This record gives sequence, C-alpha cells and structure tokens, in this order.
Amino acid sequence: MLKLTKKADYGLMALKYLAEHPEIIALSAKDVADAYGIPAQLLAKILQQLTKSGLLKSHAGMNGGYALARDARQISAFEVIHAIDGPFFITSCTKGTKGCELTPSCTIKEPLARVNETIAGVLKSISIQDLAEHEQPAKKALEASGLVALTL
Amino acid sequence: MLKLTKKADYGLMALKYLAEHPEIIALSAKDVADAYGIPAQLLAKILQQLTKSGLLKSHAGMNGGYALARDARQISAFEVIHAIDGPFFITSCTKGTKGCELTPSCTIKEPLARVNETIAGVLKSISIQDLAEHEQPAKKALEASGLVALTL
DNA sequence: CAGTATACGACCGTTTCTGTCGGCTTTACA
DNA sequence: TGTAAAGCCGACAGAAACGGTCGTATACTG
Ligand code: SF4
Ligand code: SF4
Repeated sequence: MLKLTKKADYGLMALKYLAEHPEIIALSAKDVADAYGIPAQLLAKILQQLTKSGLLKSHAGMNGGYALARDARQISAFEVIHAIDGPFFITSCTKGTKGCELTPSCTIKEPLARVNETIAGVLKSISIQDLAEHEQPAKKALEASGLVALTL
Repeated sequence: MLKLTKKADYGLMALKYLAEHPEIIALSAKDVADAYGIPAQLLAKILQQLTKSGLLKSHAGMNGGYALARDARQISAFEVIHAIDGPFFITSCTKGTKGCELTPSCTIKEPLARVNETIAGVLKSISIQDLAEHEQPAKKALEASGLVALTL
C-alpha cells in the first residue's frame, strides 16, 4: 500500500545519476545499473519508458546512451512516477476501465480524491535536482504548499 | 504503486459510517457491510484489526458491534492505514526484515524518507471527522502544513 | 439454552510486481 | 563494409501482495 514500485525507485535513481554527471554526454543503461547494482536489463526498459515519455533523450549505437531531455530542475518526481507506473491514484475507483464497483455508493471517494491531489502536488514540487542536492526535498515541497492550496 | 489497499479503503468507509451515526451505540460489521456493499466477512476482519489497534471498541453478543474508541476528530487517516496495512513506507528499504539489498549504495533513500514523512504528515492531519464532513479534507491538511514543516 | 455477534487462523484464486530472455534496429568506428 | 556497442520491443515466468472465503471457537444477551 502507498508504496513506490522499485521501477519508479530505480528510475529516480537513474535520473539523479544523470543529473549528477552533466559533463558526460550520454550514459548507457549499463553504466547506471553498474553504479548502483540495479539489474541492467530492467533498468534499460525503465529508461526506455522514460524516453518514450519525453523525460530522456536516447542515442543508439556505440558510445550511445541517455541524457536528460530537460534541466534537472524541470523534471518532477511526479512525472517520473507517472511515466513508469502510469496514472497516479491512491484509490482503486479510477483504474482506467474496471474500477471499484461500489463507486456509486461510496462516500469517501471525493474526500480521498482531494487527498490524492494533495499528495500529487507534493510529488510535483520535488525535482530531480532536489534529489541530487543534499538539501531536504520535503522542505521544498512544503514551501510549495501554498501554491498547491490555490489549485484545489 | 502509491495506492491504498481496499482494506484500508473499507476501513475508512466504516469509520466514517460510525462517525456519522453516533446515536447508535454499536453497529455490527454486517450493518456497515450492507450499507455499502462491502464483503461482510472481509470487513469483519478489518474491524477486528482496528479494534486490536485501539481505534474501535467491540462488543460481542446480541446487539453487539463496534463503536469508535475516541472522538472522530481524534482518529487520523494515518492511524487507520497504519493499523490495517502496517508501517507506512513509500520505499522498500525499510520493509521490516529483508529490505532492498542495495540500501547501502542507494543515494535517494534519505531524500525519499523525507518525502515519506511529508506524506505521512498529510495523512496524519486528516481525521475521520474530516471525511464525514462535506468540507474538503485536503484543505485541512494544507492548513496543517506549517506544523508539519516544523517537525521535519 | 438458543441465537447473535466478535475473534482468529487457514486457505486459495487473482493480480501485480520484478526480473529475464531472445530477437531486432540503430550507430560509431576501424 | 563489417563488427561491436548500444537502444528498442514483446513475451514470459517466478514471486509476492491482495482480496476474499470458510470453518471454528468464543463471548454475550435474554
Ligand atoms: S469507490 Fe470508494 S471504495 Fe471504491 S475505490 Fe473509490 S474510494 Fe475506495
Ligand atoms: S534503498 Fe534506495 S533503492 Fe532500495 S528501496 Fe530504499 S530507496 Fe529504493
């Protein structure tokens, strides 16, 4: 429950690693996987997903690899999670096609939807750059709370 | 990923239902289950867990059932989730005994731990009462953000 | 005692997650 | 031009988590 998948976890690690090595034009999936001990083939698939979602740019062939598509400050944790695990919902009522069949009688879906938005807001306010810095990312999230409040 | 289990979901619904009917001394698991269409036996087990965790008081026998152990305002969504799904962690590194084996090399666990605390704070600031009222619970969560910030 | 309700544990089918494999395409460079 | 290094893609299998059921024991009411 309320747990990040390891894929998302790995994705964040990889992006952070890329953010920390801007001098290198392209890092291969294997490079990153070796750096942390992540299963190489799995990470490869994750990076491909991130590429499809426009968060990374890829370059095939020798000396190829991946690079951030935007500045690390412009990539939020929310985008990464969304790209890897799909739409972000804390409840099951919205699971695309077949949701929770007791949605009509349910009286807490609306309150929970707002909680969902709040958490999404927290995630959106955290960038890859924040992860790379030693600063506490949660702090930034809270600084942004005021902004989030307005969007409710 | 980052999804409430249905058990927790059901638990919140049940507590909200109890909060809405303070005039009735005890509601049986079946009463609540029928009201929403939740599998009765499953809900029974959930309510038992909540009782063991001290959120509910139970009474066996005829006209028995469950009642809130405290005021609805004093029970947070966080407690409910914790009681049902166990410790709240968005990462896998702390999964009790055997966590993620690459914990030592991982460089994002600390930032994520702070994100974890932030989300937990949001959940803690939402009470059953908030769910029962028509008010937007997320609003309250954000009002409490300042407090959460201090606890980081 | 009979009936109603909680308490508890075992169990099982389904889904989701994690990781692997094999084959294909693109590119650099010798 | 050929080969090696990389990305791209789909299928698949083992493992774990989830959702739900059943049976039985226990507690309380009247
Ligand atoms: S409808 Fe209610 S019960 Fe069903 S998933 Fe959404 S919140 Fe949970
Ligand atoms: S250690 Fe790093 S990779 Fe492993 S679970 Fe914790 S955050 Fe994710």
